[in-house]
Amino acid sequence: MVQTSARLLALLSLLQIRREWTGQALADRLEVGPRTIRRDVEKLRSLGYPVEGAPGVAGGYRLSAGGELPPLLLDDAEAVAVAVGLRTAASGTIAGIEETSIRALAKLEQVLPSRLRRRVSALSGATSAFGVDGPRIDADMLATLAGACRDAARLHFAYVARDEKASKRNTEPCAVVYSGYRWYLVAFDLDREDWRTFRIDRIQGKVRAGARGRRRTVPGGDPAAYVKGQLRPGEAGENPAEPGRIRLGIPAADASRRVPSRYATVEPDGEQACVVTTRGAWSRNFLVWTALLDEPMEVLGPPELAQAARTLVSRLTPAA
Amino acid sequence: MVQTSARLLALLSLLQIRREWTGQALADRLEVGPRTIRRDVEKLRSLGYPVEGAPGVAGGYRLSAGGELPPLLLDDAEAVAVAVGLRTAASGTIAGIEETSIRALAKLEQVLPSRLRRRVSALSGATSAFGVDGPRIDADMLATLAGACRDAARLHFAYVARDEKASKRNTEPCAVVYSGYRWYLVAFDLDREDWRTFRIDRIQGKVRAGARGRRRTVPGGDPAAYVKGQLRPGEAGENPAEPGRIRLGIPAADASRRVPSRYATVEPDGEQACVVTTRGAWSRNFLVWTALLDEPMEVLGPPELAQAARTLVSRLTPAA
DNA sequence: TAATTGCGGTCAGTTCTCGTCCGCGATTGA
DNA sequence: TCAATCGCGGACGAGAACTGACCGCAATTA
Repeated sequence: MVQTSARLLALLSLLQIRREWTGQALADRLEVGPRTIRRDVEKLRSLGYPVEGAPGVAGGYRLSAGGELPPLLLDDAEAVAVAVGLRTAASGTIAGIEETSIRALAKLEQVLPSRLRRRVSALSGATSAFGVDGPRIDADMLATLAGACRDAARLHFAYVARDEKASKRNTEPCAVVYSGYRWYLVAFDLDREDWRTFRIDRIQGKVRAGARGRRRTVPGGDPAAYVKGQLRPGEAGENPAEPGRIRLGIPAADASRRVPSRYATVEPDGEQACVVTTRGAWSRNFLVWTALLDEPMEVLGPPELAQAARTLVSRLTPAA
Repeated sequence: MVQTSARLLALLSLLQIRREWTGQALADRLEVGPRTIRRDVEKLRSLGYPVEGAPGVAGGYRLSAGGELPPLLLDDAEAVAVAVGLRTAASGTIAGIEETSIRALAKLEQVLPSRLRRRVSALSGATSAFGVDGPRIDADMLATLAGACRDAARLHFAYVARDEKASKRNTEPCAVVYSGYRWYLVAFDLDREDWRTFRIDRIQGKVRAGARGRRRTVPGGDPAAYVKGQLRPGEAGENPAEPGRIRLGIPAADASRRVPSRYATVEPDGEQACVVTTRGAWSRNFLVWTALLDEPMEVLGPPELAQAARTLVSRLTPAA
């Protein structure tokens, strides 16, 4: 019966909206008898969703955390928030989850009603406001590409290669990969009959998704490793992979409270100073973020970081 | 039957994982006959989920965007990405959706398995790396508070008031509000028998959620308006509400491509220059973000922004 | 102690499920 | 143009599940 399944879903939804429900309240809401509610709860439990029940006058049902994530039932505003949040995460704000974010975003955007899609794109104009530096990629395009990889849909797009030559590409995509600095598309080029790695910021205009193609596996099986192997040495390091080091004039204990531990490490340097080292490559943001701490500081290396500081000073001095 | 509902959910999940499925493939996967799949699809459609079917040799079923959002079935990694993204969004990176993000986060965290929760907190150490300035609030606490508001659960916590006096509070919470700069908790103080607005960054230590209390509505009905009324004039403007204005030495057309339109407006100032004005209050991030464009610039106002630029220069000059 | 609330067994009537048959129509590619 | 593929949906019948109504029990709170 459709009713039964729908009610189960509605029940799950209600339990996510509010924590505590009495059986009677649920029964009224779903317009069935209380006994049916008890049976539905039993069904949810047998499906693995941990619905807890507490007897007594302050009792009721609640959905708690279990071994598996139940289907999330979001309202409109929440869905928009999730989409916007995923875009931010994908844009490199948080290290290490860019690709997963894009995957989740592709999943969400596939079913996102268009009225919500408009709100998302309106809001995420702000997304990149203070993002990391590095090339800006349209999150929509990333989601499209990731969706095409998932669906094994062919992709047609215009591409400008490293040597500035433009070409039209017909491809069967395999994966979208983030190097920590740039986004790449790994795809089988149907015209050239070979694998190619495309820098996504070099894709021009709209990407057209075509008919379903073959599901391809990149040589070696690991797209990330493939991209890494394809990159010319040093290319991945256009943003040099060298960590940045800055000496701060505050005790290490104070600094470690203010420095995000995932992003950088703090080591003491005497009683009243410490050295902050980025875990990954240095970036200009590391510099300004440190400067915004508004404490005495000194760039230890690499030289490019000091150069970046001088450039920033030369921009800011006449400005003020 | 439990089986039927579970299969419907599984079907929805499969359709979200990949775009195109033939009926036979679904039947094999779910271990039922093809006819049952057709009937299940019919059920999904009658529930409002737009499952499209295409006949022919390249046909199959796919889930498309409809009027309503279907339940999202996320795998572990995706759930973590969503949680991390929501934390970022809540921390003020994107203007206007902080409160919704916290609501969605509270919903997600309620059912998030603990193994995933650990991964989320590990990852979101980096969340605030380059966030807006303004006080840092633990996203966990925000989610707890928002959850308590939703569930009408009493809250007990230690609070340090503006005059530095510490006290223990027993409250029935109503809403969590973001002013654009700070987070506030609107709650009914059970001991003082009146409404109070708590600055969340002044709440000390752990918050304990207690028994279910009355569901309260703040006087006036609009928590945001209530907080606004409670704030002393000027308090909301500790981060002054005055917009920042910076003159850039590039044509307006170029600038508007590089300036997020939601965050700031661009007006031409002659042929070769333009003026960028923040939509909301200025912040130090506006300054450094503009500086990172690496173009000639000049701070037009307010004076505090120019002062911030000088401070930054004075920190950076000895550093390099 | 009394009230509230969840838990679960039983029963009977109704309803739905599911596989198997069937033919139809649309689409694609040889 | 033809054949293969695939979605669509009606009909049938045995079996199973659903629902509400009743029952008593146990736990919790005031």
